[in-house]
This record gives sequence, structure tokens and C-alpha cells, in this order.
Amino acid sequence: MEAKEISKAVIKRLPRYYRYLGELMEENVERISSNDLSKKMHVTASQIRQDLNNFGGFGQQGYGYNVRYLYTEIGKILGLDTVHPMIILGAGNLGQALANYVDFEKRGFKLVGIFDVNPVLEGIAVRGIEIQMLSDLPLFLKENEVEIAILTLPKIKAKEMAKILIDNGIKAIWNFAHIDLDAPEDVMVENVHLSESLMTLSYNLSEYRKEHEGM
Amino acid sequence: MEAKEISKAVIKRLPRYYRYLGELMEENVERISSNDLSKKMHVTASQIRQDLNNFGGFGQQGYGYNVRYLYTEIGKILGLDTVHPMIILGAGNLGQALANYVDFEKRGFKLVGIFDVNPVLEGIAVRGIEIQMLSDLPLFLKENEVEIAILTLPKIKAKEMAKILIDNGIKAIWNFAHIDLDAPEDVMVENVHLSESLMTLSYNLSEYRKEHEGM
DNA sequence: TAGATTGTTAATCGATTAACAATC
DNA sequence: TAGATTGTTAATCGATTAACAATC
Repeated sequence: MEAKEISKAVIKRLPRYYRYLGELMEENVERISSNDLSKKMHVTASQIRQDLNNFGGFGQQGYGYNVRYLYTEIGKILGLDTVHPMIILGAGNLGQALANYVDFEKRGFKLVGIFDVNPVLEGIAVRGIEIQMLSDLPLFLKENEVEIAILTLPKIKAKEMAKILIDNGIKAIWNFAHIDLDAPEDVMVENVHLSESLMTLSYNLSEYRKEHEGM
Repeated sequence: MEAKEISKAVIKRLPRYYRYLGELMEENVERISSNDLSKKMHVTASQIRQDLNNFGGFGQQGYGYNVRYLYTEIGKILGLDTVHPMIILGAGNLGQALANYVDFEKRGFKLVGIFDVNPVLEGIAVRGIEIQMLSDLPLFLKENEVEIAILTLPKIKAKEMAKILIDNGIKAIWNFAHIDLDAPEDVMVENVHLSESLMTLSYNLSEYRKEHEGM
């Protein structure tokens, strides 16, 4: 039987729950009610209960939710209980920044390769991983198990490399290039369009100005 | 009279329209119908027309939309027709990566300062802007016009600096720290939670696996 | 047991899609 | 004018919130 599809909106909220539960754990909070959590997170208690119940009953009537248990369970749902080998394509500023993100490794996202076109970078180690040439990518993918590919290349190159990734069986792409990749539906693409995020901020700022300073 | 509020969902789609229109311009396409654009963007034509009509009638019956005109108008809506001086707090990998984003400057986002805690970085120039100490921030904000602050600091420091930014009249914060800033409602905060984005990808990947490989 | 709080159903709200009259 | 396509109203769909019975 097909489990009923969980909405994208719910899934995007999960990591935030996970973060708050992690913080509660650090503060040695043992249990929390949907109501108390709702106040901390500025969402409705109803939404919290609805969201969590998509995945099963994690709470207990009259008690609330056990923080550590819920944290662990959400972690499992997010796939943080297994190791995800990943590679970075593009060893520019952003690629290197991501390579140096300590948090990722802690959550099971293990960097196993970095690639670039620039021969000057070849062999330079970032976090103990030597930068390789993009031309070596197909062979690398055949010889190593890679789950996630991070794309921080300029858009033309990104499109080209996405094809190679997909042809070589990669099923998850974290895309930072300013394009929409056309991937088959068995390949997951998560986009981070930074300039679009900044434009949204700019919109809100301009809008606010118009309303408050006359226009 | 108060203009009716435009939904957040619509606003988040605007930069994507802007991007596609920019591409069409590069291809010298003069006009496009909502139907043709819908096929390119994989959204419904109805949504495109609805979205655009929130801001006024940009099209013409029987003709469609003039690409250049629509591009310019959306640019104005997004506030890209004016210069937004911005500063970066945190000159680590991510901060430097953002400082080097050429696209931002092209769109009017002008970097005017970079700050860090690390004295070793003091005076080093990134894109022609010398890194200053965070302790100089309050004075800098008083003497310079700054619209947008980019926060790429570790979370504890980020919270502290957000307060200083807000106290000094900054109205827009682009937050890359793994926290939710509590800002008054006249301060716009746009969050980029990279690890949460990666977790979403991880969820989708795990989910796909479960469905297709048995579990 | 009484009180608290979940899990879940029902009601509401908002966003998306469909349809079509207006009009270029 | 006839054809195309918008702008906009109405219908549908989905997501959020409210309510409350179940139960710890």
C-alpha cells in the first residue's frame, strides 16, 4: 500500500523542528508540549501536532513529547541516521565555503570529492580532500559511491555537469547555479538560488519604504 | 488607501520570472504569451497571469507580454532599479564567497563594508573592500548609509550583532546563521538556512529509496 | 481520579486552476 | 473582422487552524 504523500510544506518545516529540539536537548529539557513548542517557534500548536502526526504518534496524551526521542525520530525521517557521501563541483569561493561547513559532516554528509575546471587548483587540498579536474568526474563516479552532488559551477558548466551526474546514476543534486536543471523525476534537485533570495529581501525592503515614507 | 497585501508565495516567484525574462531578452525574444512562458517555466499560464496582475496589467490581449517591458517592470517591483548599500558581517569562507558574487553588484547590491572578529583578517581587502573589526561596526553604521546587512557569523555572535544592527536602524538582514533572529516587524529578515535545505534533499532521497528499494 | 495534552476530525482560510468575457 | 490572449471572476484544491473526544 502506498503511504499517502506528505506535503512539501511539512517537509520543509521538519529541519526547523529538528533544530529547536536540538537546542532544547542542549538545555536539558526532557519533554515539551505542542503548546510550549509553538510559543518558542512562533507557529500554532495545531500545526505542530498535525505535522508530526504525518509520521506517526510521537507524543503522549497528558505528557507531551519526549525531546530526545522526537529529535532522534525526526533525524531518522530526514535520513540523518545514515552517511551520505557527497561531492562538490566547483571549488570556487562558495564550493570551498560549503566544503568547510563542519555541521554537514556531523549530520552524516561526508565530503568525498571536490572538482573544478581550473588546473591551477588541481591537487590543492580542502579539508583534506584534494581538488580534482572535472574531466575525471565520470571515472570517479564509477569507482566511488556518491549520493549527493553539490553544484556550485557557473550556469553553462552546471547544466553540462548535471547531465553527467544524472547519466552516472546520481539521485540527489544540491544546485547553487542560477538555472533550473531539468532532471528526470527520480533525481531529486534542491535549489538554492541566492540571488533570488536577496531579491525577495530587496522587494520587502522597497515595499516597506513605500508604505512608510509615502511614495 | 492601503493596497491589498501581496502573498509571500507570489513574491517568491517574482525573481524566477525575472530570471526567465532576462534569458528571453538575451535570446532576443520580443514578446511572449503566458501560455508559452508557462511551458518554459513549468507552471500554469493561469498562475502567471494571476501573479502579474497583482501588480497591474503588463500584458495586452491578443499580443501577450513585451519581454523587455515586463523585465524592467518586475525589476522595479523587486527594487532593482536603485542601489542598495550592503555590508557583510563575517569574513569567513561564506562571507568572502558572497562578497565575490559579481551578480549582486550588477543588480544594485553594492558592498560597502566587511567585518569580522578575527584580528588576523583586519585590513585584508576582499573585492577592494578592507575587512574591518566588528567592534568598529556601530560607528560605521552611524557614518555610512547601509541598507542591507548580511550575517554569516556563528550563531551566538550573529544574535549579538543582529541587535546592534537593529539598534542602528538597519531594516534588512540576510541571515545565514542557524538561528531565527527575533527582529521587530519593521526589520525584514530573509533566512538562508543551508543545512535545512540539505536536510530536505536528504529526506527526499531517503524517501525515494524507501519507496523503490523496499525498506 | 482529575488534569493535561495528544491525535484526529471538521471548519476555515488561502492559494491555485479553470473558464470566459473583454479587448487588442 | 477574426483570432489570440489577457484580465478577472468563479470553482477547486490544499493547507492551516479550531475543536474536541480519546487517553495517558
